[in-house]
Amino acid sequence: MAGKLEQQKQEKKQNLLTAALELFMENGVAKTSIDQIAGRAQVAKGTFYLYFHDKEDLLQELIYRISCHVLDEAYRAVDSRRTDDFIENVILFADAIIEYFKRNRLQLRLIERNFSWPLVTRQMSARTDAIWQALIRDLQASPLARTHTGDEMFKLIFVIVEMCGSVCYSSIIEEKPDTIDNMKPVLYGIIRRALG
Amino acid sequence: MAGKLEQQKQEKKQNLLTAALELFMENGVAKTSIDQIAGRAQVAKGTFYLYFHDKEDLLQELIYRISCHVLDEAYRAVDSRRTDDFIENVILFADAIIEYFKRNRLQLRLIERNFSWPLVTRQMSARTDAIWQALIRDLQASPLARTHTGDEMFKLIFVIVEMCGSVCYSSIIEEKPDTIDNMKPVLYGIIRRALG
Amino acid sequence: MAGKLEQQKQEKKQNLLTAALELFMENGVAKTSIDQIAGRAQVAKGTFYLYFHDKEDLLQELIYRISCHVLDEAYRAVDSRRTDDFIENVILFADAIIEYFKRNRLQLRLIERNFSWPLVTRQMSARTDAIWQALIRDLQASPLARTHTGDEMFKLIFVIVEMCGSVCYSSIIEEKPDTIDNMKPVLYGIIRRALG
Amino acid sequence: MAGKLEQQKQEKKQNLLTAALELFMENGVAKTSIDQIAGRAQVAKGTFYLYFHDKEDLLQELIYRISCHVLDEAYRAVDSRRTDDFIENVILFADAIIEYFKRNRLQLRLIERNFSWPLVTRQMSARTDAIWQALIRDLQASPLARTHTGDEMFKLIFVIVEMCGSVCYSSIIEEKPDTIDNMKPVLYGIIRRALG
DNA sequence: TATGAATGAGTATTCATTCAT
DNA sequence: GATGAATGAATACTCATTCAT
Repeated sequence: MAGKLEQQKQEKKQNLLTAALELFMENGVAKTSIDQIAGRAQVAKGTFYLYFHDKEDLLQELIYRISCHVLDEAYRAVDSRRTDDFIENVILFADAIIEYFKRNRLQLRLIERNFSWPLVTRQMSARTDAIWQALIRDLQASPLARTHTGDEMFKLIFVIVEMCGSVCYSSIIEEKPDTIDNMKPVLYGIIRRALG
Repeated sequence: MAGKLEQQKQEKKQNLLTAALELFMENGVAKTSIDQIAGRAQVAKGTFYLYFHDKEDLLQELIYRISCHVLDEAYRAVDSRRTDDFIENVILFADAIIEYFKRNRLQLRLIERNFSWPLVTRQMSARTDAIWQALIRDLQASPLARTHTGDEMFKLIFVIVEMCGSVCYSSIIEEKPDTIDNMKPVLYGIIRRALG
Repeated sequence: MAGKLEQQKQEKKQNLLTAALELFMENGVAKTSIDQIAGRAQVAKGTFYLYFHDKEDLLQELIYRISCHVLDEAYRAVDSRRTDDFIENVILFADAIIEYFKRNRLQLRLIERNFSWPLVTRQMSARTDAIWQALIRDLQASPLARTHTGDEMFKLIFVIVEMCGSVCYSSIIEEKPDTIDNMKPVLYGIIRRALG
Repeated sequence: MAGKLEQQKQEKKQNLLTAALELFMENGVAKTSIDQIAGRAQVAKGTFYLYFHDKEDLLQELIYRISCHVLDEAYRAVDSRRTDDFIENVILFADAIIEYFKRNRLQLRLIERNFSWPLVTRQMSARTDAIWQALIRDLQASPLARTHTGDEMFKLIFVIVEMCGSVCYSSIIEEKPDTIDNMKPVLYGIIRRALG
């Protein structure tokens, strides 16, 4: 059967990604060698190059996958607790992302400032595309749509996401200027005023 | 004379910093070797280790110096055009920083998300300290002081600076989601509402 | 039908040879991988090993085929313009070879100093054998036969062919010490004196 | 003393060249790794790159040095047995080169067809330059000078050297079409006629 | 026969760091 | 202090060859 081989290949690629993620989080990207990644994935070194062009290529794929995963989880969190208040939904969304990174500090350290890119830079996969469509629908149904064009709304959301990501990084990774829990009120205050 | 020797040493250190800055901006930090830095600074490789522990050490010093320089320039820009409106002064400050990085894209690329740290992380030099004192005084004299504690104000400002830095990076370096000039209205809109 | 299968195999082998020749001439032997050869020949990498033992094996076959082709063409050129003067016929032969390599510099570069081998080293195929027989007949009918043994004549011709091949390489590939056209008078002068 | 360090460096370079020559002759260029060269020269691998850009760079230097050495030796051989007959002197020269390569087959295998280049391609060192000057003087004093221009004489000699080198390679390395001793009469016969 | 995924030994090259001068 | 030759561990990447399908 043709599908079986393809499945084995996907499995091997997944093994490499998983091994790399673990090692990147344990020792950092720079201090992880292809040797180690292949070793932990239980494949030969040459096999790595069958699936990725180089370490950077793998890292990009990893960041993309994590970002999609975070967005997916965040959007489902909003869906399950959705209110009638648009702004509160946005804050729920931001909070879900923040909570994810609180639970997964090492992933945040890995991603650094590269989160949020998948929304803009990459071809969207079926999965991200679905989330994105839903977000757009929500935005257009919101009170914001009465006073802002689509482009304006997009930029506004973009800046808010950047702000959250940036503060996440500082406060979760470095606890600067304070813990993320102590930064949340400030952050959500700004979001409320910005969208209100 | 002892002073002359000291002066020569400072000059050598400065040469190394300048050489490194040039090379980092030309080729990136990772692709710059200590060989190259020493070469361009016209000193022997061993001499490098007389002044810095390693490349990272030098990079931190560089980031610190650039950050101080940006803040200094921004604060002086505000001073020369200062209005009675606190919020507009904050925006003048942000704008001065943004304009600096517009003129010095490569420095922004080098600093990445590390800007703003000197305010918080480092021992303050006489110079930064003075700016910082002035900023605190301005903040305490502002209308904000009536509704916020010092700590709250600090966090608020911190988040705003992070937001500006982050958007600077995206829009100046990657033009995402738009040019920085097109992002300014969104950014300043958020600042006005956040502080208003 | 067995013949059809055999034909398909020969076609595949020919495809591999053609692909390899192109790649060898484009990038050089060392910088051509079996991957690339198989790729251009539109067969799987493993298939390569069904037809050749390794890259060197294929290269030898290629050199042999080219050499035969050159000799064949040169001999036919002499035949069509044959004179009564033996020495002039030899020069016609040399000239035909030189002109071939002028038109096919890249083949010359590939063959390097390996031309002329097929005359001596390899089992002769029906084709080369025929040419060789004709050459021998010509030699024995020549005035040279009166003063030289067969062995002496053979060595004489061998040295002349080596000389031509060597000068071809220098002058066509490197234009040293001059272009091949400017070297011809010297070369043919030596041949005339050597045989005269 | 400054000269001592320089001397040590030259010694190290010489060690690398010697080690490489040995290994190239034992196992061939392709099958010799930088590792091995450095190992046999008793230096660290990195040291290799202090003296040569890569293996090819070293090989060129080796070929150049060997060529100079052969020419030097051949010219001195002629000097010590010089006759009044120009042609016989040329043959003495050729014979000295041939005898050198008979004694040093492996060097011939290494140099392949690259011998004679130093005369034409490279900046001449003081040493080669001296030989070259002497050769030119001899040529101009020869009877050949009465019937040939300098350029013609140069090309004639060039072709003869190429011929000798090429036949050396075939007969010494591969004994084709016969041993070099059996080829000599043919070779010298051609030289006599070509110059006579 | 044909395939192409997998292998892993092999190699070139870089570069931070040391230390004798 | 200053030098720069020497080091050698570290690492990325290639590619001929095999073999299960």
